[in-house]
Amino acid sequence: MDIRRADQIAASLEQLVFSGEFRDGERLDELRLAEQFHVSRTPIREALQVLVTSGLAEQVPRRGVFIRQPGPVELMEMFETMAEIEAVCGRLAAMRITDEDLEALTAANDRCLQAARESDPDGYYAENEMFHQIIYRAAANSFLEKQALHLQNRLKAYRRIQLRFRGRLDQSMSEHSKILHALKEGNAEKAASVLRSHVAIQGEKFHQLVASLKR
Amino acid sequence: MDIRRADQIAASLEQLVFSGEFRDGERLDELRLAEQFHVSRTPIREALQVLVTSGLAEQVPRRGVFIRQPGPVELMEMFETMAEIEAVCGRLAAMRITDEDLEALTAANDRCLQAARESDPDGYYAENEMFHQIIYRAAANSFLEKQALHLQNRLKAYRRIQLRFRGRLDQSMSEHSKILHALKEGNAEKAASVLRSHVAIQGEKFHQLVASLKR
DNA sequence: GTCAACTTTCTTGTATACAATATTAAGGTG
DNA sequence: CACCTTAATATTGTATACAAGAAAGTTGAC
Repeated sequence: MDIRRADQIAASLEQLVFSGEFRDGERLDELRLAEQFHVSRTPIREALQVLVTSGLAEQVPRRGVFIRQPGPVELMEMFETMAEIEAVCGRLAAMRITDEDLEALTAANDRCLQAARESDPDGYYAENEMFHQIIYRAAANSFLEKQALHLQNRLKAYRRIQLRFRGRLDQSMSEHSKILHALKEGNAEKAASVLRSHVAIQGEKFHQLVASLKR
Repeated sequence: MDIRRADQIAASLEQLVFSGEFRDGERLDELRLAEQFHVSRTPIREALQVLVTSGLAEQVPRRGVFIRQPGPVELMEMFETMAEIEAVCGRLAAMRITDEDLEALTAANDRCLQAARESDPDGYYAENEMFHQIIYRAAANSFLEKQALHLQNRLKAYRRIQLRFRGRLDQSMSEHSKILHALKEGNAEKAASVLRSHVAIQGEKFHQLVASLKR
């Protein structure tokens, strides 16, 4: 029940940025956006502030706000950070996970397996996301969980790409099994290291893809 | 050279929130702030958006924005997250730190020692901050570094308190030595675990203090 | 044709005006 | 006196108006 038009616009813009609708360095013209959303500049400007604050765009005084799509280096850094955060979540989850979450995790993993068997990348993608989110939750630190969710969302578009690699689905599934196993037996360090490499490998795959496209 | 009044106001408000000038749940009256800063409501509103986006305040549509000071639980979660992030920085830094940074770190540690000898908590506080920031930088991941700096800043006010504990300065110094040593010999896991407990203990000290104040 | 100074136009930043909703006060009813 | 209804007031959200700086276009000298 959002009455604030500005917030809706901010959410829309955020999605557009995530989906790569805007080029890097592109200026977000207030007037253009205003007529595009059928509002005045005021709510547009408030929405732009949100983008800038969350790091999706950059603001140059008296010049405007510009989209800041992460380059290859920053993306790799983000993937590495995600990997480390997931490792942390895994470490904490191994010590704190409840039976309910362990059950939910098993169920999510089964649905992943199902999607993988049906060679359904989209389905796998969705269920995989859930699998990881359960781990964030199981770390029992809502502040950390929020950070993890935020970064997961930020990397969404890039994570999706690497799933297309041949054999990646099966590999990912076998990693999931190891994660689940480590969490079940409460092996914190094992859970951390497996999760770390599980996510880090996504970054590497993505890197490979980017490199291959440059030729 | 910031021409935008709104940004300056946002920074000011942020500092006021960090320093605990506002009570939890307090409403930030736009009109009051406007005359306080001698501007119209427009830049105030943009500044408030920044606060809301960075999680320092909450916005209820048609009601206003309210300060959201973290409670004991959230603070503990933030300290734990900080501890884990520092551990990650330490782990990466152990593998990547340059000779220059190792030197800078040693120097910063010496200045900490100096301040500790002179029983100068404020000096120690400042140098200690620098010590940790060098580690963030040495992790060679600017995205992660930014996150670490942000959280460090957010916890500033709370970290300061626990330094008053008797004997904490000496204890902190001996922890620093261990950290430095682990980084020097490139022992990633050691660096991570020492840093983790070094920061985590701050959370615990803070917790003790809060608990003692409640009586 | 190139470059520089100037002028025009465009765009952002801030102030003010208006609209819509929430809060508070007042008044009436049982 | 409590409670509901309703009017007054205050506050947020959005639109518009104005000010100031940046970008673009023009003119003229060489």
